[in-house]
Amino acid sequence: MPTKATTKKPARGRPPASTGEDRRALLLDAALTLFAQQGIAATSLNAIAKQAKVTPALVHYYFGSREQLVEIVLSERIVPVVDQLSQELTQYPAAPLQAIYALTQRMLSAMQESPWLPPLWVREVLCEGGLLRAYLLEHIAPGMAKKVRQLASAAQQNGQLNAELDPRLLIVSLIGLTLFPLAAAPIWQQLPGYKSISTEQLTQHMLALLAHGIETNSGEKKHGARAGQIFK
Amino acid sequence: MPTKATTKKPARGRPPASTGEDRRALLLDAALTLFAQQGIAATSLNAIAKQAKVTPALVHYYFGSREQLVEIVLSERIVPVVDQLSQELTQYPAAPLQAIYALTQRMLSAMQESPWLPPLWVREVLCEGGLLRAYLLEHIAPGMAKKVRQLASAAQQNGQLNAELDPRLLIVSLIGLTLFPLAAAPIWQQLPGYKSISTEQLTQHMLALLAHGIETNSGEKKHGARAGQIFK
DNA sequence: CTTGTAATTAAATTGATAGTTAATTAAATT
DNA sequence: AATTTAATTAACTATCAATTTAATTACAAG
Repeated sequence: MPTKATTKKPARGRPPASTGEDRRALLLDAALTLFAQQGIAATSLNAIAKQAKVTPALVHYYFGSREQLVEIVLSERIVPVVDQLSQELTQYPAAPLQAIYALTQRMLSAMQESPWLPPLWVREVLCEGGLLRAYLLEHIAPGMAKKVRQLASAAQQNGQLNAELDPRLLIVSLIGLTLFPLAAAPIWQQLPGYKSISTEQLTQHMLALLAHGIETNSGEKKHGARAGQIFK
Repeated sequence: MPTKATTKKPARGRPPASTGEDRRALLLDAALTLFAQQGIAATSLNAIAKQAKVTPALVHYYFGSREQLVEIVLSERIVPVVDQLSQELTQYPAAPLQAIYALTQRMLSAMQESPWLPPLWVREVLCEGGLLRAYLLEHIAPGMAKKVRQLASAAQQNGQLNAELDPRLLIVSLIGLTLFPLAAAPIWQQLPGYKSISTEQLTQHMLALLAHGIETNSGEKKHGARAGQIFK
């Protein structure tokens, strides 16, 4: 009787050749998902195995060690996406203002394609001790910052860009208006009435804010509130 | 001879009465510092003890258990600050636009007074699994979101506020322009030329962006770039 | 049909670390 | 001098993670 239990236990040895996907890729998927969810350091082989519905031994069998697994996820999955994104983001010359809008839009849409990126970025770049901070600071950030700063300075001299802005801080603002809202989406989506907000709406809102700020763009500045030292 | 070694080993029992500060408070300080640095979950009693230059046993002696220590740091240190801040942030009625500027400024200055807040917020609210997300989502966020949303809606009907903005998303933008840049400061300060940026400069930049956006506020919209669907 | 190889699990091993407890010692208080 | 209080060192225990080994099964090549 107990010889042919077709339903229960997942069979001990090599499984019948059917597994559609590449097993290795599946494991990397599982790892990446958990890395984004819990952070790299806090994700054990056991957890990855469980996520992939596999034993820890198998994960080890495939990658040799946890360390190597991490390296492979980084080099095969994360770095390519980040690199490509940063490359796209720095190749919009054109007119400065358009370049800034394009960068913002591209940023938002890229995150939609790789939903794991915002949380991972928060954990591994924004958080102290994150494993990607050094990489970003060495390979990505300086170029982007410089590019945006130059665009901004140029536009300010043209008189096209709000002269009160600090060209250096513009890149920080841009990330605060794109990457950050997406990383925070799981939070604000839980607020009453926020569930229905689409990425298009988000994009429109952020672009509108970026372009003209919150104040109504009336030519004459009458009694309109002036941003500045209001409270001591 | 071995009876009175005045130099070496750190003496077994109670040390000479010299400890200036309240020992308990010192331990809480150490804990809070590490919580902000590494996250609550990743901070062991051992680490806290080491940070406070004390043995793990002592920490346990004071607080009974790790769990209780965490609770006490939360209730005695973190929650009061967060609560007070949120209270201050929701009590600016006045004119809508001014209220928004005031809120922004207050936010930035409050973070300066409690530098541990931005990193802690990132770890424990923004990151999935953070221990403060639930608290925030229950006690702080709904009120603030509602308040800002109402301000925004009112101002839009007055014609004072940029009509293209989504009143719901304004609070998200505000946090992205205040809390986020401060949390990211350790990163961008490492970029060449960024070290010297003061919080005043940061505040001015963000307020300027918030008020009028990046485009020069020329009454007539001539060839100026229009924010919108530029790239497919 | 046999044999070897690849993929997989179960179980054992090892190592670290964490939280906690116990015993001990010195100062402070009475 | 006796007792209480504060602090330390050291040891205990549990957990858990990474790895290793052995056993099991499927498939492929000869």
